[in-house]
Amino acid sequence: MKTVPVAVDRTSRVPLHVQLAEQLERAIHGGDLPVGSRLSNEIDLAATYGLSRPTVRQAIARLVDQGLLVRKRGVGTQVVGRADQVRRSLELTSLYDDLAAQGRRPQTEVLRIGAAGATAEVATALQCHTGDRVLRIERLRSADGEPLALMRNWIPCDVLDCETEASALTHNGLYELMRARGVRMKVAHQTISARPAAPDHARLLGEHPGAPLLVTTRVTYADHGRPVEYGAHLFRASRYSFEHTLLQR
Amino acid sequence: MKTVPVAVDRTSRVPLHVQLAEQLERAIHGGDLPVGSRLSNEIDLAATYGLSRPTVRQAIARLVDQGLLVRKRGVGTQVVGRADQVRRSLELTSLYDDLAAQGRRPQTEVLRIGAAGATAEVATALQCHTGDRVLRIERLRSADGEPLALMRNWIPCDVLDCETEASALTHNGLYELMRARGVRMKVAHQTISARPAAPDHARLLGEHPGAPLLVTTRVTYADHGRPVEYGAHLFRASRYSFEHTLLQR
DNA sequence: CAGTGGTCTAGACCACACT
DNA sequence: GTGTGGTCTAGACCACTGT
Repeated sequence: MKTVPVAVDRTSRVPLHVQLAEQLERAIHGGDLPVGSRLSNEIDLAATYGLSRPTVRQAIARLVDQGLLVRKRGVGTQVVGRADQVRRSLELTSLYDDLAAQGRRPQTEVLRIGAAGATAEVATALQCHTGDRVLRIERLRSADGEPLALMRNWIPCDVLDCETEASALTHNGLYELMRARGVRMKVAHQTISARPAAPDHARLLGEHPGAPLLVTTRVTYADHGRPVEYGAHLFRASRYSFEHTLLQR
Repeated sequence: MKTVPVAVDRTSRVPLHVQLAEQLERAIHGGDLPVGSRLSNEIDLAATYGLSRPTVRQAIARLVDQGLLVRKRGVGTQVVGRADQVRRSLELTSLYDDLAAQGRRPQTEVLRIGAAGATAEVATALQCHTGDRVLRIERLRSADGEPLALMRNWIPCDVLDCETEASALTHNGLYELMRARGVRMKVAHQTISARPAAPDHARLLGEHPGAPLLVTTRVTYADHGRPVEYGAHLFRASRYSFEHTLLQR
């Protein structure tokens, strides 16, 4: 039955429920709330922290969604996850940022960049017509000096300028660039599959032809509901995997 | 600016926000709320449906989480997804149920079932000691008469009886069986990777040796926070892929 | 400016779990 | 029974968007 010290700042622009969730998460990661320990009930927490019960509930719900806590009616709230067990690989973040956050020294080589006609596959994803001009980007992403992924993206020309310089993409992620240009991405639909490496892909990635590659295809939508990016990425399965948390609904 | 007819049943045991979310989802799937259309604002919806604004917000938040809606402060709520684009493959559901729901005629052959000593890998996942007795299950799952996945599960003997009859697993999913035995699974940590098929796996799955397989490893925790299942499944990449929705947080 | 979603509050009642 | 989380309400104020 634990009540961790938490100090919320009501003058901050960060919502109270986010502040509380972050501090509880830090307590879990730091060991102040070890795995298996139980939180106080919502009423007590609200009183202790000087917050309303709905606000406390919202913070806790956030941590439940992350798989850090489990709740049981009539019983209580218990810690089930730890910092090192929870990864966020399946959020709408860029691979570049993910790698940088892990201290993996990401590098990017821009293989191709420029206007191209949309193939049928690209046109379907971007809800435009076959042959429409789109910006095509092909990059080789390495980490710690070893090739990791071949990343191919297509972007409508009115979303990102077709004359975007390759240099901007060498030292930053595509998502960061798009955000900087005012594109607000909200939601994406992604598939994960696997296929054997074609000879040219194998050569670029330093694998044998036929070696298994993890393949993701992703369509990202902006807040207008418009598709703003189609990506088809090939990962060396020997060096990369996805981790995520599943919840019982 | 749409307001779809919705009828909530206040005598039902299903929460009002769930009822509303389900009916809105059906409206989206059915085309009454086409992609790109905008919902009325929360206040109007609450008044129309005779619900409070927080309840309406909760229902909408559910659909936003599913990637069906996008919200923008100062603007409104818009439909971005459709029935056929949204899959739920990455929830804590059983493969058997997923296939059955798609009308894919799942079949299961139990290859092995019985007590075994935990390997180091299994012991780590289940937080027990190497050599501890666990229930080991190996099944071949087919759909439409073609092999699809080789499923290997390990379960602590006190969670599921080591004498569980194989017949129960032939016609139902493992999760259904565990739930029927009173195990309440809450959260799972999963990794998705790929590897070439070993000769014996290739033979069982009807693939060539070296063909790419999608590999998932999953540890499922019960509501006590205790690990109750470790699964390592091999999918034919030529016949299976994962789909899911990513959200900007 | 007007309209929207985002946040927060202070209550209330209910369903469920354990003793 | 007692305590827990789950649900629901009616209001309030704020921050952001687009005109």
